Amino acid sequence: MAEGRLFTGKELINGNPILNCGEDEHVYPAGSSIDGNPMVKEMDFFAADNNFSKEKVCADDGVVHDLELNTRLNLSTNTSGGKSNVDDHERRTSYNDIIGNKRKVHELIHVQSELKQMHVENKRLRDMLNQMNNNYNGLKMHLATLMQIRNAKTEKDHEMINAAVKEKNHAVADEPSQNFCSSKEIIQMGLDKSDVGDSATTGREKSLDDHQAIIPGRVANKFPKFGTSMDFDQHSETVSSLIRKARVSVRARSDAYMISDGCHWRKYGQKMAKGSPFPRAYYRCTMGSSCPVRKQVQRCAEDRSILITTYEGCHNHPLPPAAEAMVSTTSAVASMLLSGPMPSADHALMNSSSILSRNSALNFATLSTSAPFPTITLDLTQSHNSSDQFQRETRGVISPNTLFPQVFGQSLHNQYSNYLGLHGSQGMQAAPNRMQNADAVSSATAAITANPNFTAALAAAIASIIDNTITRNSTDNNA
DNA sequence: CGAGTTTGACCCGCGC
DNA sequence: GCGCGGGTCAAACTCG
Ligand SMILES: [Zn+2]
Repeated sequence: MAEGRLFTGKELINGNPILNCGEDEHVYPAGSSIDGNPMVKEMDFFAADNNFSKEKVCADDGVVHDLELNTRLNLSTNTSGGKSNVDDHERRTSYNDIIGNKRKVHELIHVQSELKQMHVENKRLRDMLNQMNNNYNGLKMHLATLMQIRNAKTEKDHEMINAAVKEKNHAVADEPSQNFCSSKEIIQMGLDKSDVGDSATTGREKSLDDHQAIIPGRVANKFPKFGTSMDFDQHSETVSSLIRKARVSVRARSDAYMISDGCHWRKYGQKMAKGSPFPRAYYRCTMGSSCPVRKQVQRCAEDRSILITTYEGCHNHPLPPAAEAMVSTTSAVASMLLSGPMPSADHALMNSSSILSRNSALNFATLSTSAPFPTITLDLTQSHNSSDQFQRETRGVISPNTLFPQVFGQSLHNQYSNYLGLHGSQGMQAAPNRMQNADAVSSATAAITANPNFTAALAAAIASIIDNTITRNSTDNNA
């Protein structure tokens, strides 16, 4: 239901979802809804009119004639009574008024019927436009991906970025365990939360992940082994036991109460998060029979224009075209974010966030694995605010000098199929040189994610990939 | 009547 | 152990 409300006429016309789409219920009559049968409603309307015309008027073609007939009968009756010409004139005038009123009623009926037909047509066009919009987004994504692939695979750049990755990993390894929280996260903490001790000030992804990443005590409770010298296998066991589901959180500016991501969601709960005046809504994916994907939607406490959407789990069903096409890019982002530090068993998940934060170009995505819910946070609000600088930077990175890598190459297809097929045999491959692609991937993704509707699908896809990846790594390590 | 939403109750983990 | 808060459940309700 909520999803259906997103695709309202206003939304499609403006190109962006609009808050309180329920207004359409007032704008459009219930009969114009595509869910119901608009023709039935229209038929009922005419049926009522026919009843009306049976008593006073006649059906469509004979309205005027029947009225004239009745008029004559009345006149004859009245004239037999010896009325004056004045009265007769008044009667004629009143009859003319009646005729005029009947004509007006009839015209009104026609106008209303036409209006309803227009509503039906409007609804149909809206659906078409929606479909076209989805297709457009998908094609745009695909085109971007193909262009990146063309520009990719330069051995020189691979080596260069490879070295950069090693350097970053080395630097991360030298960091104290309690500094795993990325600078980006720290910045976000400072910007988004005025009260560090208070949870859920800016959304659940921060209250659970960032807060726990910042606060050592909570981290120690959640992951007591990560900061120690425990082996990676033991870490993985701990992770597998603690991790319930990976999450992707998207911060995007939107006035809509929920971002359309092509999936169908059913709301199963809503709570007032502590420290936030805005409620947090819980949704469950209803596209699949038993799809485990859930998402939380909450508005940022500091900036109500920012909508925070957190996805969790992987879909067990094919996605609509709008979401499918976006998986290409999301796969790349997820691959880069997730699989980078995994092969190095020394520091496990924790260091990934630091690695990501060190990439200057990757300024919109952060990975927080310090909680039971490894979470990628995509902050897309900056791209909308400083579009000029961002676009400039984006164009620069995506230029032919930049690479778009194997992430969009070989891994892409693996993860794409894995995402679509879900729990497929091809998990996320531990490509050794993923961080090299950080700039290009992030820039391309950021450019594409300028579309608010994309962000949700992006997050859903990444969440799905994260889940698969972590599960696979855990099982592999346990084996 | 089925699907979705609302909302209070309940469960569970965590901190004190 | 107790209280708090996040997350989920499920009955009641709404809507098409
Ligand atoms: Zn699903």
